[in-house]
Amino acid sequence: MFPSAIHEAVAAALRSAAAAGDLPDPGEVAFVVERPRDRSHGDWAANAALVAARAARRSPREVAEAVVRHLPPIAHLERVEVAGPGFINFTLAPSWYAVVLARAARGGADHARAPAGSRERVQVEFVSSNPNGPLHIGHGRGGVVGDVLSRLLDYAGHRVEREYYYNDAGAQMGRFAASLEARCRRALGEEAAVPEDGYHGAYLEAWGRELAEEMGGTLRSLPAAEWEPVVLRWGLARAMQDIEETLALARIPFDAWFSEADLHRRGEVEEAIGLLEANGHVYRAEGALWFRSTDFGDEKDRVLVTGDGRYTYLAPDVAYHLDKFRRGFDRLINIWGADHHGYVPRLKAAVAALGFDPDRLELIITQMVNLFRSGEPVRMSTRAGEFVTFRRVIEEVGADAARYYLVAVSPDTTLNFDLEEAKRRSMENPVYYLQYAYARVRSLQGFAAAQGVERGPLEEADLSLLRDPAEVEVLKQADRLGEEVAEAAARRAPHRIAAYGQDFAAAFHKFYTDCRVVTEDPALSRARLWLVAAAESVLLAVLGLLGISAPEHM
RNA sequence: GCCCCUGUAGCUCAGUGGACAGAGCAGGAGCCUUCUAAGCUCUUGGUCGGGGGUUCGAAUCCCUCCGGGGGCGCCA
Repeated sequence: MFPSAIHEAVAAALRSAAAAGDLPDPGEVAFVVERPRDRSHGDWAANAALVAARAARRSPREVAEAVVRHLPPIAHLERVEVAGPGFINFTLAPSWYAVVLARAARGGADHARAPAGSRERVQVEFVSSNPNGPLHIGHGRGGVVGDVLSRLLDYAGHRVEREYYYNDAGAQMGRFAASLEARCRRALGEEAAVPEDGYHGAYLEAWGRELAEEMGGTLRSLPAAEWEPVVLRWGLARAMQDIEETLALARIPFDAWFSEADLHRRGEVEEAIGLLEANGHVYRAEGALWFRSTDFGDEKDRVLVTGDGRYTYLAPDVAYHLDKFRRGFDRLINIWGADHHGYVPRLKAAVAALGFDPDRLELIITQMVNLFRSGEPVRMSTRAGEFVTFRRVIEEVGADAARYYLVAVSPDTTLNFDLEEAKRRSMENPVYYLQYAYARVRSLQGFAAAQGVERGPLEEADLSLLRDPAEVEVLKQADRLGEEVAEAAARRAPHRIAAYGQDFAAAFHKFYTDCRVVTEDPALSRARLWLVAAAESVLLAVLGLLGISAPEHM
């Protein structure tokens, strides 16, 4: 509400200053109203005068002063001043913070939520690991980023659907089955070598033993050639079970699970290629069928169907994205690991070739995760299949800390994740700092109740007693929640909400230290309990958006 | 060689066009007979990788060079 009210008033002031001849008409001025970095510059600042100065042929400060002279009244505004090179700074009155408190305290965790479905219909596709092994920490990062982003988009008023796409068809699955079969045969006492191009992870040995135990009898009665479908089906189910359990442990839910094999069964891959062909974007060369992706900015054309008649991975992906667009989403967001970034131009090209606006497909690339233990790198080799699984990380450090560390930094930044640091129950751990703020809220409320102190109806509370700087700061920070969510969602930057959580928690801890809530003064105690209720709402909202638990006690 | 990410305080990272560049940790000095000290206060510390440019204004945009990571298959 506030920045837009100020923006409107400043724009009006520019017009009336021009109309009154107080200032040459600068025409339309594209200026912004934002929170100044420096607190002493007030709560909001408009750069209108700096932007308009050239067109108005006056110095920025002269323009700013003219604007202030013609500024219409704005509710809850205490002070307006011209400062620095020509900023117009606005300071809010305490009455505004009473509004903020009431809204937060009454509205609970959803008090800053945008109206449901007021924005776009968005699909977020993430994790989408192939069902041939456990999730690793990189998948975990994509999972948490996708999950928190989904929660943010939802809170910001979008209709969000979360989808997991799994490649349960194709050559990779064949290699997986062959590797698993070899492990199983060995477990059954046979001689069998894991294929050179197969999977060599330690987990496969365990799965091979499991398979031998569960299905050994059945398998032994089958001719060697008939093992594969049985092994494949079992392996797929085993992998998916592991993936689903891990995601559940990490509190990452999905609305839809989409199978590549289903695409093939429904003939959608053929259909998609037919559509590209009909649009004239396909040609045959060197025995293969090519997509002329260079027409859409890709650096080289890409094969859709190989010389021996098999689909490349691109073909089903084209079909999959056609399917997505046909489901009517306004926007598709895919979250991929850094190792897939080179694939972006060809998929965008395919979307364009199918006749859709490629800007409706957004790719978020999460950079790598490096694992450390007390500063020492944890050696991992994906090739040898020796990696710390996401599940083990969650089991070791807990879902709360794992989630926080994985989402707290920008997706663009390589993430250094230290297991020992994440586990530490100390000041080095921002997870506990945030959760501790909530535990203090609950503790305060419990103590007040035990003392027989009640906050009473909000209408009867004297909020003007909340004059301590620490009290005002809590409400100022509370006021930011809606903006921060909107910004984090719009910029696809989930780490911002973690940073906001730290800011809010800091304001609350300071309040806790400076202001005693349960006091000899009943009116002051009631007002402060209402402030605590507002803080409770904000903390529940932030913890909920991060998918981190809200502990009653620490 | 080409493409993507990145280079900000000793460390881990925010900040991507605004006013003297921020936080946490680490280092130094304080605050618990009082609602949880997993907290609070003060303090030390930075040529925002280097150099050009655009702009009233650049950590932020453009060019270039240097360092780190990742990707460049008819593999996914």
